[in-house]
Amino acid sequence: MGPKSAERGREVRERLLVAAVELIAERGWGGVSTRTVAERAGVGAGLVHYHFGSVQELLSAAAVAAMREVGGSLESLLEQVEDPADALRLMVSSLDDYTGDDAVSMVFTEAYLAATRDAQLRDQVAEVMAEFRARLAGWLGARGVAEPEATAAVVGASIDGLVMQRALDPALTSEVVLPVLVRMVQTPGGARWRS
Amino acid sequence: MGPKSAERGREVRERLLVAAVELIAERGWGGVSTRTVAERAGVGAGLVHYHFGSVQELLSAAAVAAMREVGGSLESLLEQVEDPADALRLMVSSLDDYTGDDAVSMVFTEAYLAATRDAQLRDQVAEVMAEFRARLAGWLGARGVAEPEATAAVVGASIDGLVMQRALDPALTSEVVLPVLVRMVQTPGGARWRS
Amino acid sequence: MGPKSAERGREVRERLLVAAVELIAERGWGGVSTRTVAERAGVGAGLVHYHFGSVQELLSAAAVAAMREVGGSLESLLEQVEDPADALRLMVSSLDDYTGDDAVSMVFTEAYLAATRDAQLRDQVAEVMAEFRARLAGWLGARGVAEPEATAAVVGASIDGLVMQRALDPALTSEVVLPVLVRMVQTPGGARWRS
Amino acid sequence: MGPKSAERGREVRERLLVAAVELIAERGWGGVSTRTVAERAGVGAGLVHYHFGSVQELLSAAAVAAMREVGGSLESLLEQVEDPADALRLMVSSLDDYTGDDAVSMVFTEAYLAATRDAQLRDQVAEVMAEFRARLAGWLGARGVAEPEATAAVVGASIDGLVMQRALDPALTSEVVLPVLVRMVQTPGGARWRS
DNA sequence: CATGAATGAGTTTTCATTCAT
DNA sequence: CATGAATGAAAACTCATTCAT
Repeated sequence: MGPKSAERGREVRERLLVAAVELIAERGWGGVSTRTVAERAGVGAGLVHYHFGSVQELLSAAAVAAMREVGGSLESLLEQVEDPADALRLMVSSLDDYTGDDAVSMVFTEAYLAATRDAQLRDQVAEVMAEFRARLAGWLGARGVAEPEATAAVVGASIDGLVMQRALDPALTSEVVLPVLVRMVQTPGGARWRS
Repeated sequence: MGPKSAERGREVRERLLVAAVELIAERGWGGVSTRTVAERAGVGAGLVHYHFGSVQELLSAAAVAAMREVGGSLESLLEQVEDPADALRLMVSSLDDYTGDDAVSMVFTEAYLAATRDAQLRDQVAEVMAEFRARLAGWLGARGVAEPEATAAVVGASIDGLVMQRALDPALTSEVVLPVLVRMVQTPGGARWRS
Repeated sequence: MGPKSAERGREVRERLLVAAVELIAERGWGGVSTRTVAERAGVGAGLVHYHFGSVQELLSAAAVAAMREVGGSLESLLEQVEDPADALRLMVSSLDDYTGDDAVSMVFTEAYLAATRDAQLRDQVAEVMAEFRARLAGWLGARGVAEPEATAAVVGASIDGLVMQRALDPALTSEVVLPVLVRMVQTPGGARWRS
Repeated sequence: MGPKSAERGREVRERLLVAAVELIAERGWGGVSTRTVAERAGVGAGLVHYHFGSVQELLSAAAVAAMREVGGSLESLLEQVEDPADALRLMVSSLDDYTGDDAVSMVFTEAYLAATRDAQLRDQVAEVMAEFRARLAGWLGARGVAEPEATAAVVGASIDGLVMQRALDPALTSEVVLPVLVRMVQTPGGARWRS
């Protein structure tokens, strides 16, 4: 086969992954069917299984890819700020952006639940989370935050929880939430690293 | 038929609600079918629709009832302690208990996601959450915690996020997590309410 | 539910079993699909799985029932004759009858092959065969045939083989085949039971 | 491209035929798919149709080739013995060998059934069988066996039937079966040709 | 109140076959 | 000759829901 063929295959895979992320956010993990995702991607329904073996594998691949992307964006985000409070501000900003288009936020929660029932997905999700935590913990530790590992874990979980609840409660804006979150990255004795 | 029938009906309803909560936790919201839940409850499949109109309504009713129960247990919990740190300790203790049997924890996350796509459920879940927050905020405010409303919201979201991630990461014990969470209920200048 | 309901269910099951036997013979084990068998039985396609769980289970149940019926007819057959040669004659008479309608003959071969790949079916088929052999062996032994167990086994296998090959070769009539088969039930020293 | 290409094509054909025989035995005629057989043969899926036109034609070609090979081996087998009983012994020896690897035995039964629903295959299978019978009949006739044509037919069918049933009943060894089969090649009055 | 048979649309998945490269 | 992407039909199976009893 020629390179054109392979190229087409690659593009179809990509389109399916994008469609999958969109639909996981819109309808939930269990609401994405072969037909739905193929239609959204504009490809034949048979291709889902040709390229990914099963709908579950497509969803897993799509979710993990989306999560990795977010994890990657964290790195550049942390390079742009110095103050932990500013970092938190950037991280929770997704709360205000959320209008239903911010597919990726919802995908995190969906993936957590799906991972609960899929060992392979669990491993991949756990890896992405561990990477995220390690990076954040390093950054926090370098800035004098106490117990950086645990802090990174709780900050991550808190943001996930807030994203999840924000979908149900529009009042949960970053403005409201930030002051409380910031307390987690302040040393007990006061804002020492600020001076 | 007289009271016997009515009594039997009430019991069937109860059995279906219990079975629904168990199955939501085990298989996820979308994994609970009429047959499954009827079998688990030990009743005929037709009764699901007789008593609840639809599977979705059964799941919603079951989830909201479970959430209310947790909310209620919070009240008695707050009456038993005085120190906010102790309150958090009791609240996150569910993390360590979680072994897969703790159906209720998972039901929260499942209900949040389901509520995203079901207006009626959203209202009910929002109500339970608002009640929970108000109660916790009042308690925190009375103990000198700054911004009690926002604090209560973030504490609730954080615990939900931690419960969710704990299912994927056994290392996320309450012991690890508590010291960080406690920072949220301490005033910036120090543990003033302690003195 | 009332008795009418149960009655209807029983009849649907029966119709599906009959349709399955017909179609196994016509199209082969692997050629019977949910739709095909439901249409032939004149019932909704969903009922196949409602009543039998899977197409395979329907086919297995149908085949085993058909085989048992043949086994049962053997008993009455053996009661009607005294001479082993006459018994063989009656048994191989199915060869000449076969025009494509004699579904049951073909079902035996199909079931043997299917049993090769289905442990549960294998057990059931083996049981039917064992019963058949035991009955025939007893009858043969009572009439002085040497090694009645082995003889019964080989006679059974030979008839199966002949039925199978007869579908491909019309010349393989009972008339041609009988004189050779009869040798198997004659004692080496001569036709002692004939005298 | 020159001979290289042609040579490669021949080898691919051969590999597909071998894979087909294996898979017919393992999964049954209807269980062999384009993908399956191409994968087993280690070639691209498109080649099945390039070389054989359809999966059915590949299976037919493979089965007939395998049957011819067995037929050919019979010839050399008959040259090695003089006593019909010894010939039978060698022929049924495949019963004891059968452990699931003896692909060819199963292929016979599968091919018989498939031939029932495929006119072209029926003709080819009938030809192989006729050739086999003629050869065996000649050999038997030369050794004084009565009705050699019919005897050859019944012996062949019996062995097929035994091979088939042996897959379900391990007790059906050649040792058990042989004494009965031998009766078919003995003249009624006794083992005259032995003396 | 309760049962469970029935329906029909929906699901995932498999597959033979075609075809551009 | 060979590849493997693509198609479209059909497969098995599930399910919420209805309804006669």
